[in-house]
Amino acid sequence: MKAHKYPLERLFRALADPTRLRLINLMAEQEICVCYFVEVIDAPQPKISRHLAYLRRAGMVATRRDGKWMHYRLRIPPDLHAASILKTTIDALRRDKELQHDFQRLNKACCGPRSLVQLIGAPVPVETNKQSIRANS
Amino acid sequence: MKAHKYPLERLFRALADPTRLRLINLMAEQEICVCYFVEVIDAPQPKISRHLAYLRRAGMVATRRDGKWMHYRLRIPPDLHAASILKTTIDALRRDKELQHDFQRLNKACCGPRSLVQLIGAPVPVETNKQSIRANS
DNA sequence: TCATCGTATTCGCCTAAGCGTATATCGCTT
DNA sequence: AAGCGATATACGCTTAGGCGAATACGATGA
Repeated sequence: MKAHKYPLERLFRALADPTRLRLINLMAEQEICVCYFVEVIDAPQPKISRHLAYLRRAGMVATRRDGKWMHYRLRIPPDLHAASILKTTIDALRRDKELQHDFQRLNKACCGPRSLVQLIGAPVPVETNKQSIRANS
Repeated sequence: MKAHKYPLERLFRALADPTRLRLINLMAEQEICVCYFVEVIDAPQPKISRHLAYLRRAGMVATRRDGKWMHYRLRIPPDLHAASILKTTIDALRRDKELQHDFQRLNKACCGPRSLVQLIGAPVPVETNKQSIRANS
């Protein structure tokens, strides 16, 4: 990742990709396992991992290893303006039809109240993001 | 400009460049003539014009011709979330040392209360942005 | 230790978009 | 119309970063 002249530039670059916006939308409420990203977004696994790695290098996500599984969660940016921008972004994403659909697929795949099917053996997400990105409204 | 999957993506791409952030910072309060951008940012004029053209294609600025001079002003995005993000961005930019320095140079070059020198013949900016980006706090 | 599963990285290719340089366009003035 | 100043665009080059395919890595369990 290039060294950026202004801190906001790094944030905007991280947000300037449709796949990463979908990932961020899915992580808004809770940490999510990579296997669910692959399931919900229905993209090749290396593509998902590469975008998650980009977000990690940009400091926007934290990870937690759980055996073979890797969980990603959003990090609240320390800068107040950046945090505000991220929060507004997530609010906007939630109004998008297709991204709502992603959420429904996430629920069906694993963990929501409407969960019907479940990936065999995959870990159910837990709320470890002590300060949820959506909690400080 | 590529067709983007989500409207926010276009906004973030437009904001993901240091020169464009400087331009936006300078336009925050009032419309600005291209010649002042060149003067303040101290970059080759084609570079300035190319970035302004990018912002125009992204729908983020409007233009006004005044004889030989072209004035650019920020447009408030119609989407409320996008408008909020832009406003927060501008607030953040105003806290940056170097961008404050840009503002001081703008004042010295043409139009501020501390204006000492003035480019010969160049038009003084006027507040034509009916809804200033900073007015709706 | 070896196989397997989940995840990460590498490789080669391709496109968006940045840059400086040169040139075109546009409006004004004479 | 010709010339000039202000701005915009075209050209060629370079780089960041997206992609699919292949492969490497790391943890678990046999």
